[in-house]
Amino acid sequence: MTAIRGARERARIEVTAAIKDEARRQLAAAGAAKLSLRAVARELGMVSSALYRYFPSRDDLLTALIIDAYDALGEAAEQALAKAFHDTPVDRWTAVCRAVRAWALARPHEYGLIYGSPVPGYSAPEATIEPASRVGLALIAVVGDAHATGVFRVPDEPPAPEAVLRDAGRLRERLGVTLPAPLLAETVAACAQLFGLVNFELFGQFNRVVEAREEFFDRAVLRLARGIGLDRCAPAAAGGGDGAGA
Amino acid sequence: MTAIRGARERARIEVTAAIKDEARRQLAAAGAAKLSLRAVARELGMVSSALYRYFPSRDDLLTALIIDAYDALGEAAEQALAKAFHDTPVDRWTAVCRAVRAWALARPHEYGLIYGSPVPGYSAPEATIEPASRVGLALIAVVGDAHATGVFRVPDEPPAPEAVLRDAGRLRERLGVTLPAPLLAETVAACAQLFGLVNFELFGQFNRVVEAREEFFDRAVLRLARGIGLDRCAPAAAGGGDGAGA
DNA sequence: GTCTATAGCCAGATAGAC
DNA sequence: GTCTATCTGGCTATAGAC
Repeated sequence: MTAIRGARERARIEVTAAIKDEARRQLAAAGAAKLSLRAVARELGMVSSALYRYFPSRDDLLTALIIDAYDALGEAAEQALAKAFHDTPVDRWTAVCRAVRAWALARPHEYGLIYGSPVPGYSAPEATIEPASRVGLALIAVVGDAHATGVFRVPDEPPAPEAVLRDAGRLRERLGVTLPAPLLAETVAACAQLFGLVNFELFGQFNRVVEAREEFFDRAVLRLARGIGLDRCAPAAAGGGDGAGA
Repeated sequence: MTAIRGARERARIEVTAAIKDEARRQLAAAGAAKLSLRAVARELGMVSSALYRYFPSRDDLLTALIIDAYDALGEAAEQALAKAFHDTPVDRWTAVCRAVRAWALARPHEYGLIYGSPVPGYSAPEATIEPASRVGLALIAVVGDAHATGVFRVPDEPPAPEAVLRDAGRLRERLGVTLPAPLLAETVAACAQLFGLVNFELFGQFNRVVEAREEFFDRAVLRLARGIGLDRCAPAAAGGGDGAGA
């Protein structure tokens, strides 16, 4: 009984994966708005109605693809972070940013699905929120680890507006991080800016303008890190910072 | 004869405008990928084939909408710049950025059309390049004017990679600006980052994270300006800088 | 320039046999 | 779970009358 159920579930998982794979292929060809259950079924040698056993509607298939994309990108970011564990904060920051860009270049259509214009008529369910935050959390971890080694940021020029600090404070509690609110707010902004760089490259705004894409990106990302203050900091892994004192 | 031709041309212009208006309305409802000549015609009380006298194909209509969007956004940016003519460089920078954000918030679907994921199966013709650069040129003008008042940027920390400088040099010549290449490269990066901020807000990435959108944006944009060095500079309009000397 | 008509496609979703 | 069949709608684009 359990063996049969196991076999059935395995088959179900395999077919589900095949459907998503084919759907991803079509995403590249036609775009999210035109993703069609029928076309997917056709290509898989199935009949359209059979797909409804796996995904109750087109939008559910879309949701699955979106979650998968967020998870894949998030995992790429986290792996890059793990690999750079013993590096300096700036290098860890750069590693995560590069991983994001590399993933986006490798899977431009899935990237567009999550960071491009929203699919019209589709509204993302709650389930997408958590996977969507993984990249941001990786970046916050870099800054948080760096901060934990000691205060690395001097004054704060004009302080952030109170409303911004309130938002950052709320986020801080929800995430359970120790990063001070002003620094968290800056990290969030840097995150948006990072994706702006990737978007411009991927969506063609750099055509005829920036050809040395990688060098341009690396430099911009380095400046982002410096803007946050990551350069004024010792390597994060050691624990006690030797570059700054509290 | 010329009167008739004039009347005909007027009518043609009016109908063309009506088609584009309705198409923009549908853009909001269904998205660019599903923009349909038939639906536009239906709503206008025309028959679909009649539209082909105005736009030879669906893609041509799309091109017209894209160019209009770039032009409208560019004009908003340029007007903001003109209005802030006598302000400090940082204030002019902020004015342009705010104009971009305001336009995007007012016309999110047209914004998505030009700065969101590319429409699948559609490739932008050459004619879109020039209108697409207007916002960037406005930002470059701010930095250029500021720079013209005197050197406002101290060293350059690690210098930009040579490949980046080559790109910037080419761009500099093409645009005919006097801005030094390293500064131009930084301005281009800041431009991409600006649109990253707008995208995140518009495409929902700030949901549940940033509520004080305006304050957050203003602050991020101010930091962008400072990153370029615009804060170390006198008002631009006067000509002779009093805040820095070459 | 607008109309009718038509060709040749496509889609999402459901019913009911097996 | 998969199939056939079907409903109901959509689309781009063209031909040819008026």
